[in-house]
Amino acid sequence: MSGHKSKADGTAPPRHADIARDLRDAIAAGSLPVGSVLPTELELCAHYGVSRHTVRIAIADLADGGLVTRRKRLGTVVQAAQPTRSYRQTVASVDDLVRYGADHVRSVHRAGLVTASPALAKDLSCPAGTQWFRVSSLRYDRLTGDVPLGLTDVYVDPVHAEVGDLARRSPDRLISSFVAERTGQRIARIKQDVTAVLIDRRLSSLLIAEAGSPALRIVRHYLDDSGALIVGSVSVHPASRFHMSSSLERVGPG
Amino acid sequence: MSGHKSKADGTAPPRHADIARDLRDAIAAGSLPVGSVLPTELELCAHYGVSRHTVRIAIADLADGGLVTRRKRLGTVVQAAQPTRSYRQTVASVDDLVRYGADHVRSVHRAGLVTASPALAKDLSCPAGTQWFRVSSLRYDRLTGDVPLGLTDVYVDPVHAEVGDLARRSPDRLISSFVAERTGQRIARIKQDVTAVLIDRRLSSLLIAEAGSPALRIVRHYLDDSGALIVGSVSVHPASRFHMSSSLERVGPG
DNA sequence: ATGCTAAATATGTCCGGACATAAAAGCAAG
DNA sequence: CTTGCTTTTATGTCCGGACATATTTAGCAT
Repeated sequence: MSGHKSKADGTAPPRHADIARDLRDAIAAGSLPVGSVLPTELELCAHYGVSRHTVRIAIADLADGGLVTRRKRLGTVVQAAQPTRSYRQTVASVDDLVRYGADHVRSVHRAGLVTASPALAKDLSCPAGTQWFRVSSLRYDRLTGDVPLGLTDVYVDPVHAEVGDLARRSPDRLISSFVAERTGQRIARIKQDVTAVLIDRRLSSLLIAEAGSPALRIVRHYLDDSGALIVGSVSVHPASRFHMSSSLERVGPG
Repeated sequence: MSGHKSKADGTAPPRHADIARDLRDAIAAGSLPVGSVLPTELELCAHYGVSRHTVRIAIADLADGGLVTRRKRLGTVVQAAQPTRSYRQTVASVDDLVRYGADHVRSVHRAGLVTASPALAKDLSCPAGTQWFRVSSLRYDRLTGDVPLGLTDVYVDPVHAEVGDLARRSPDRLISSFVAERTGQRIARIKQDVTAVLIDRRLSSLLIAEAGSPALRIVRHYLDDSGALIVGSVSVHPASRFHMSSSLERVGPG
C-alpha cells in the first residue's frame, strides 16, 4: 500500500476514477462492445489490484452515466458505447413537461371506447383495430377561462375505463398519474413528438379557433420500466394560446 | 446485528434508503431548512445505529439529487428543499437538440447586418434597434436534397461577423459552436421556445412549401455561464418535413 | 488588532470481511 | 424432453478500520 501513498502530492486522481476511465475508454473503443458483459467485480479486483469497494465505486459511475446495467448472476452489461449526456433538460413532473401550471384546469369533454384507426395506430404505435379507452379533455386557463388552451385525448387500456370518472372529479390532475397509481406501474420514460398542424373544422369549434390556423400537435407515450405503453396522449394547442418552452443546461465536461 | 436479518423476508428496503428518506422528509418539512448543516456523519451513525458506510450511501443519494452539497470541515449543507429532478431529457450535443444528424447539410442563403425590429427584439429578448449579424441558412437532407427541411436565422454580435464565411466553408457545423470557439465562451444553457406558424409568402418560396401550410417555429437562446446571450436563432421547419422528438426518463425515486 | 501556524474537524478514499439476494446453471426424476 | 429442486455465481448491503485531504478554528507572536 505504501506505493499508493504517492498520491498524497495532490495531483493523482482517486483509483476508482482511473478504473472508471479505463473501462469507459474500452467501451468507447469497442473492446467492450454494447451487449457484452464486463469482467466480474472479483476479476477486476485481481486485474487492477484493488479492493472490491474501489471496483464497485468505479462501476457505479459507469452505471450512473447509463453505460452499463447490473444484474445479479448475469453481471455488468454494456448498454451504450458513449456517455452521451452533455446537455440536460430537467423537469420536476409531467405537469412541467406539458407546461401546465396551477392556474390551468381540465374539463372532460367526452370519454369512451374507440378502435384505433390507421392514423391513431401510427400515433400510439399499436396495431390498427386496437381498442382503447379515450378521455377527451379541454384545458383552460383558470384565470381567463374563456377559450381552451388545447384539447387532449388520453388513451388507456379499456380495463382502466374508470379513469374517465376520476378525471372528471379531479380536474387538476393528469390522467397518466391516475393510471400509474391504479396499476402500480411507474412512468419511467416519456416519449414526445411535436409537430405543427392546421386546425380542422371539427377542432375549430371545440377549440374556438379559426379553421386553418396553426397549432402544435403533441403525441406522448408514457412508458413503464419495461418499455410498455401505459398511456398515450395526443394534444392539439392553438399556437396563439400555447407554446412550449424548455431550457437545457450543460452537464459534465465541455 | 441479528435484528437486522429480519429484512431477509424481502419486504424491507435497505437501511440507507430509509435514512435518505428520513433526511429528505426532514428537509422538505423545513426541520432542516435550506442553508442549514446536517448532523455530521458520525452523529447520524450514532442516531440511526448504523455504520458510517451506510450513512454515506444515504447522503450520497441526497447529493446526487441536488438536495445537499458536502465540504470537508464544514459539513453537509442543504441546498434545496425539494428534489426537483424527476424526469430528465438528455442530448449529447446541440446538433441532437435540433434533430440534425450526419445526413443533413446547411447552405448559407444570405448574411449581413440587421437592426432588430420589435418582433425580432421580442424573439431575442433585446432592445428594439439592436444591431445583429444575421446568417440565414437553409438546411437540407443530404440524401434527398431536393426541398429544404427548414430555414434558420442565426444572430450573433456584429463583432463576430466572420462567422458568415466560416459557416459557408463548414456547412456541417453549427454556427453557435463557431462563436463559442472564437469568443472562448462556453454554451452553458440553451433556452428553446416552440410554436406553430403558417408559412407566409416570403418563406414559401424559400422553403418550397405552400403558403398557409403549418410549420414549427423554434426560437433558441444560447447562453453562457453568466446567462448572457451568445447566439440567438430562429428556425422555421415545414411540418411535413420535420418534427421534434424527445424522450425523458425518470431519475430518482417515484 | 493582525497575521501566521498548528491543531481540530468533517468529509473522502480504500481496505477487507461477512452475509443477503437474485437468478442462471446443473442435475435428477418422471 | 420437461419439470422441479438444488447449487453456484455475481451483484447488493452492511460492518468496521485506517489513513488522506480540505478547511475552519484556535492559539500564539508581533
